[in-house]
Amino acid sequence: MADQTGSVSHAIAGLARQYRALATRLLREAGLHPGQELVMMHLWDHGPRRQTCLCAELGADSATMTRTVQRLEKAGFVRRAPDPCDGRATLVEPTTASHALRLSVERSCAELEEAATAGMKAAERADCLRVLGRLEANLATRGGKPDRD
Amino acid sequence: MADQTGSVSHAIAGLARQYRALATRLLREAGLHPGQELVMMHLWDHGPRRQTCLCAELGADSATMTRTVQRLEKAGFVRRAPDPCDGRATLVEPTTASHALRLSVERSCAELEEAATAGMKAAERADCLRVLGRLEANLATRGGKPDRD
DNA sequence: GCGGTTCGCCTGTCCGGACAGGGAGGTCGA
DNA sequence: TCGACCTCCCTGTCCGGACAGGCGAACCGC
Repeated sequence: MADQTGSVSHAIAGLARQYRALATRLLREAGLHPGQELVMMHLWDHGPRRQTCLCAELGADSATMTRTVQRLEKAGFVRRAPDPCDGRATLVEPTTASHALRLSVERSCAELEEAATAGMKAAERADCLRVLGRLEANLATRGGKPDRD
Repeated sequence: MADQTGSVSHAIAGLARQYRALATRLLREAGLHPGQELVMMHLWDHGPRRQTCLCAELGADSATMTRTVQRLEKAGFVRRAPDPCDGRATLVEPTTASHALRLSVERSCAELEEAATAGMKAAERADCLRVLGRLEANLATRGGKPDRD
């Protein structure tokens, strides 16, 4: 309980580490690394996407997305094709082989969710979502537009 | 919008990214990288520590701590000396030069805290701490002991 | 004293995340 | 048409985080 200044920041940092650690462990069984599952889930749900869309919709850095997609491609989970409508863009789509992953990825995600919200009632989970969303929005407001200051 | 399954997990991942992004930006002004400030603050507050203590008290991986301390040492912010009581251990202590950093690091941390909790009343901040702590504890319970009898 | 175990730290490797910079493809206006 | 500008993507570099493996020092039982 060495919580002194910066309690909330401290708590966020700690939570982030615990989350990442467990996510790493659970997703390993599915053959993915944390972050990749978000991409795959998004593609499975919404179909082929440009990298730009993925970045915007998942809130990721474009450089990170490039390499994540490259690794997923090398692993055989996604396919990349040039966008016929825009020579600059790359369309990313899940391979048919990737569908075999879906169940285990979803199970890992469910387990992760379970672990995080263990012993919580519905109202508490809603509370979590509200708090997390609020914090993220606050940080995004401050960090998302460095044009000020 | 794309929140369906794993809402809480998703929210945690998003929050973690926003947090890291802003922390990176704010701490850059102080000359540190996210994670290093936790070490420095801890050392300033509690004095010389073994790496093992730092790992335990900050919840960090020992390999990460090794490299973080090495970088802080190279940057001139900490000094390392062998523990006279235990030849295996390394004592890490803040250098006198590092104290010049303290104010700006604390300011950055305060700004980060401010950004996260902007517009919140005391009760809401307490709410945040409770929720974050609960989530972290849940994840730690599940992930901290992957194989315990 | 000696050997086995534990502890503390280091290194290598892989990943995501962030930033900077660059290059090829579109867009739009002069 | 042509050139300035923007968009989309890639690469390089640095960091923290996680895991596996290794090495030496300390500890413990004998």
